[in-house]
Amino acid sequence: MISCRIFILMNSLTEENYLKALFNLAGEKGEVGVNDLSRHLDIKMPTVTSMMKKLAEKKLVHYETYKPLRLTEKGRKEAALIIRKHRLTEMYLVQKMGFGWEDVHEIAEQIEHIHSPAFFDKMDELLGYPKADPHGAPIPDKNGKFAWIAYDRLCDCHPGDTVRLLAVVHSASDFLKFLNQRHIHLGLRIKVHSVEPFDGSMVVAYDNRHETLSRMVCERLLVEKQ
Amino acid sequence: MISCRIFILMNSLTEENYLKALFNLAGEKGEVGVNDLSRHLDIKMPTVTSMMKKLAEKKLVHYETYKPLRLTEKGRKEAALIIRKHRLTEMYLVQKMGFGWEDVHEIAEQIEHIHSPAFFDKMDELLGYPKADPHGAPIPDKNGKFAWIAYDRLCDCHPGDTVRLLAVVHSASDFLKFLNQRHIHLGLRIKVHSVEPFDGSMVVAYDNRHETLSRMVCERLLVEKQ
DNA sequence: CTATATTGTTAGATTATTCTAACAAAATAA
DNA sequence: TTATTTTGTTAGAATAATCTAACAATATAG
Repeated sequence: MISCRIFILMNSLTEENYLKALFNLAGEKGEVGVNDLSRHLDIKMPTVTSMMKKLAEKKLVHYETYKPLRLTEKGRKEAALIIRKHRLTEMYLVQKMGFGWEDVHEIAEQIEHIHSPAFFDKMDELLGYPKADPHGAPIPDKNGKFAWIAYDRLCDCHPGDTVRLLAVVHSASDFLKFLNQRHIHLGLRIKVHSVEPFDGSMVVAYDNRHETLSRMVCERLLVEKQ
Repeated sequence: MISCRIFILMNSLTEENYLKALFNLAGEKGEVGVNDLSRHLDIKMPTVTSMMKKLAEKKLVHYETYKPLRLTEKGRKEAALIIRKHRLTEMYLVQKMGFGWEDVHEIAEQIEHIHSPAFFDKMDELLGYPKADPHGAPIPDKNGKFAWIAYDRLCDCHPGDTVRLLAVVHSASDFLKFLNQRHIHLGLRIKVHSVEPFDGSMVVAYDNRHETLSRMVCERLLVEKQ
């Protein structure tokens, strides 16, 4: 049967979640510790270790005992394609179904595991081939390639700077609701008014109003200087 | 944690597939044999037996050894809600995403397992609360209630009858492509021209053309007499 | 540079879902 | 009504994904 061949190549939902976490946790060096992965997936370390051995068998992860974990090129690509499905879905939910950007993560977390190229191609087409998701995160292309953009963090800007908000980091629902309350959205033009030296909070101006934003918030706002 | 309570109540994807099959195979009496279920799910009988014991524990199925299987009221409702998600999804894929009615089953088969009331409520709203899926099958309401409609089969009509096509039975992709080729779609007004006595095939007229349809096809076309 | 803390591994058990082999009941046919 | 076929069950094993307990290596702090 044709379906057999397809399923032999397919990763389980569980494996997909490990790949995605591995990708998302990988920093500059592309390395992740077992403990780190364990905490983020809320799965105990021995379970993670045994899954790493399995993924290494499948040539998705470079695994050597007591060494940091690294995705192989194949693993990196598969992770990117799952992230592509996640981000396309988030964009679709916001643009075509009317969800708020704070409500789409949970749903996309499930839909990203749907196996149907036609379904995601259709979303992509209906959205006009978007380059970023509703939180400004880049959507990898069909080959799993990311268009990395070097954003500035708002906290690294100076009084007098005028910037445009292009993305938010770690789109937790609470944080996004906080931004909603202050009418802060992607594309917003913001002017830095002043910075408090002791706590790093900033007074910013936008839409003819002023707001004080904590350092924590400013670290999560990614901007482009005008 | 709140999530714990939710997950205790939740059925696994596997259980959901058993419930759905149990519902779909139940005839007049609402009874299904283990063998029947086994063949339709492509799962061996002993596995089915053990799952039936598990579903009986959860009060979803009435199970007694060597007796036919019957869904409980609770099981019937849960099955109906999965079918609701399946059919809403099919309708959404056709109406809002531009898929053909022959291409939506496989995708809906996966999306029906998504846990997100908001997602399906939104589909329902965007579709204007449809009563049937793209194949004419009724969409149960949020309480799992079906609005059963008594259709006639085209094969039970007589020469001279004029009917409207309201639903098709067992929407296999091949059958739907066959109908597409002949421009046969839901809502089509069809006039029965003649019936061949030996093989039950019919000559019918629609859209200023004539077509001969085999008995097998006519059995699968559900109509309303005009 | 040892002592301690952190991180990672191994071994063995558990649960969910599946299987095969062997057996038992029910239905059907002779 | 007995023999045969079909249907259904039990028992026992396999795989995937998870856990706890115990141990080992690495990293960190005195």
